[in-house]
Order: sequence, then structure tokens, then C-alpha cells
Amino acid sequence: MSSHQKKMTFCGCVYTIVAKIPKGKVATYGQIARLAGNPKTARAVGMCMKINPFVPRVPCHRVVGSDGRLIGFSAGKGVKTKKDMLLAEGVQFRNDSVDLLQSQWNT
DNA sequence: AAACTGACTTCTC
DNA sequence: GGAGAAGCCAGTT
Repeated sequence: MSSHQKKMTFCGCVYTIVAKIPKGKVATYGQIARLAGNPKTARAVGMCMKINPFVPRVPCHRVVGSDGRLIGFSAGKGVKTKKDMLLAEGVQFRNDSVDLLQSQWNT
């Protein structure tokens, strides 16, 4: 096998998954963690989003909490900017939380 | 190699 | 439903 295969770090896998989230949909950290291989890596996923070296490529704003609640996102005005971006994509909101029943990424 | 940190999740009161 | 505590994982120091 070619040895030039970089060792896929956990974050690398996460970036690949998050980049696949369709527009107008959102995913929870736990869900991404599960897709990454282990449902308990939600915390690690958050860290990967924080460093997020591929900003437009990895729509970290489509990643929300288990309740669809907007957390993290230190960019711009914080969750406010995040909410605005999601609204622009057609994500349904309920107060300050995303309506996962309609806008959660359906894998 | 050990300890610390953090954009999480879940349980219990 | 809100507040507090525990568990888990990966990356950084």
C-alpha cells in the first residue's frame, strides 16, 4: 500500500463528515461522533470544529447540540451569527433552537 | 507519558 | 424544565 496515506486523524474524519451535511440541514455533535466511529467522541468533535482549518469547506455552523441548541461558535456575534446563517439556509428554528424534527441531517 | 482542557451527552435531583 | 455532577474522547502542553 502506498505509504503516503496520511494517518487520518479523528478531526480529519470529522471534517469529511461535516462537509457532507446538506444545505438546510444540521447535525448534532453526537451524530457526527457516531458517524466518525464512536458516539462518545462528541467532545472531541467540538474541538475539531474549534480549530476548523477549513472554514468554508467545513460548515461548522451546521453542527448543533443534541437538543438542536446553538452552542459554541465564537465567530462573529457567536450563536447569533450561527442562527442567521442557518436561517439563510432554510433551517427551521424554534426560539433559539433548531427544529431537529424537520432540519436534522437525515443519514 | 501524565495532566489539563474543551464548540458534548446523559443522568439524577 | 433548570441546575449540578459524572463519563468519554482527542488534542495540546
